[in-house]
Amino acid sequence: MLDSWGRILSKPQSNRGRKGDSSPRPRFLQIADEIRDQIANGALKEHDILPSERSLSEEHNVSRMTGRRALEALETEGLVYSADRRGRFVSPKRLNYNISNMVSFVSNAQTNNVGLNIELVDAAETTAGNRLAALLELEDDSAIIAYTRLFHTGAHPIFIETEYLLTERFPDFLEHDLRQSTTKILEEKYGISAATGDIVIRMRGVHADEAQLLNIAASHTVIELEQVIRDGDGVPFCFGRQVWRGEMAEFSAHAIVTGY
Amino acid sequence: MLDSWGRILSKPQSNRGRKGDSSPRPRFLQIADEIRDQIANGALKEHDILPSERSLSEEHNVSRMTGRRALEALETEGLVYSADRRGRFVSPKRLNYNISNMVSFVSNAQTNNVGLNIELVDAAETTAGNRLAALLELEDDSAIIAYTRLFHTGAHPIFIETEYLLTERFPDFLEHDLRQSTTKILEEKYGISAATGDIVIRMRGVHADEAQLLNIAASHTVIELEQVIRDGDGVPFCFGRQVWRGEMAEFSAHAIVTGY
DNA sequence: TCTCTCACCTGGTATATACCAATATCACTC
DNA sequence: GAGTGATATTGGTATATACCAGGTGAGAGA
Repeated sequence: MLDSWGRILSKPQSNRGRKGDSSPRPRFLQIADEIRDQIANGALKEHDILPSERSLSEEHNVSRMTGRRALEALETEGLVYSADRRGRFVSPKRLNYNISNMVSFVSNAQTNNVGLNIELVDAAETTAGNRLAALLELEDDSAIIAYTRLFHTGAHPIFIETEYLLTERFPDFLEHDLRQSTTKILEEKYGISAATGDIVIRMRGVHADEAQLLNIAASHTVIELEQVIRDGDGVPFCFGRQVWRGEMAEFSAHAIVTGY
Repeated sequence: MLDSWGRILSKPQSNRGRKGDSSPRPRFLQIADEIRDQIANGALKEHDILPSERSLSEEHNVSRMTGRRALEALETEGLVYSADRRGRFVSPKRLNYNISNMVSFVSNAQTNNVGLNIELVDAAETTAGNRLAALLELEDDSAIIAYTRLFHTGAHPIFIETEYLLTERFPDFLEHDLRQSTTKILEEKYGISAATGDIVIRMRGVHADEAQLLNIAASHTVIELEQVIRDGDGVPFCFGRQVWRGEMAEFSAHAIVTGY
């Protein structure tokens, strides 16, 4: 079941555990179910604060650790986020990233009134390692521009993007304001636009530095989207990696069967 | 610090209450790191058994709960899977699902020697609910064929697929052996093949029934892939939902920019 | 009115313990 | 040799406790 914002809420709540035998649903999952319902029926709204671990455990007459497990379950599901030592809150609705048309996500999101802000985290000139050189079809140690940006709505981080460009092809790229669509910069300043892209999406554990930027626990998972972007001649000119808070990501694509 | 153009002048400090980096890495993460290294350098291979919670805690002189947290961290990352009360094991490599060409994943995987097996979990005739009717552009309560299959390699579940077909268009569909590519059945028996598809990918918490089939804990996350498949006239004839063990999923796509 | 302090809240980490249920092993019996 | 049953081991759940460090907000003092 989806709520009116497209969040996924429903979880079947049979009071039975594995394999249909008589083991009851664990206490911590029952409590998590209860809270999930409150989010589903609107009693708890986006960014509303949840009961604390201690108060939750008193309400339900369980130990703090059991209440904690309930909240942690909701957190790994992505329905709830934790703000270090302030409390836990209801997660906002997802964004949607259309990977088919490859129109700049930034300009898309901004026109859709999502209110997506960009913060430049890092920018530097380096050289291409093995993998990057292979992806961009370059010699090893080619000069590369790399920059990392954090996309967020207000105080809520959504994803990190790191992009790699060939220095030779985009001189003085870092002089531009990177808190905007780089697609736009590439088009307007360098006359280059994307024609095709090869995209990979996977789920993986978050790295420590990413966890810090995304404000999530070090043991959580993220969704990684990597893409090689090519110009009209099929020459790759950009490699990008997005690391999303899992619960915030939703990718859509329109596929056309060509091989028949 | 940024200048007015958003360029980096110095490494930004953590604003907005991000998790600080002054505190030492927690013990349970250190232990998890150690095991992660052993998997990375090949000391632990696919489906190898990991140390038990108790032996791990003795080795490292920590309590069982701390050893447990280390193993759970690896589990939520997907690096490790747990077989109820038998132990924890190293997860196998991912599969790759190419969503662009929409060539049947089944025949693909089988020709690639992945050894993917199909188990029919459920098959029935029902009627379309609100959402399904909207997706397939049908009247509510249209007669629908629904079947659910579990895809696995040996004893290792990979994903669940549920597909919905309009009964009227595919009479006697359930008479066929569904432990094969349904794309093939649709083509060979009914002369219908996919021309376009609309695909959505997201991460979400697993439902209890799915958790049982996929053999994962009820508080884990999965990757959901939903697709509406259309024929050459643009008429939708199939809705499918795949629910993947997160660590097993990898989706790739080739995108072509059309709108310029 | 403004600023600073401090008490109290929060989640994060960690230990120790207990019991349960599913599984694996192996000796034993028929 | 095939089944049986005790036993050890495993993960799953749950409680109780403790301390830490960051965040919050009320109240004291300027």
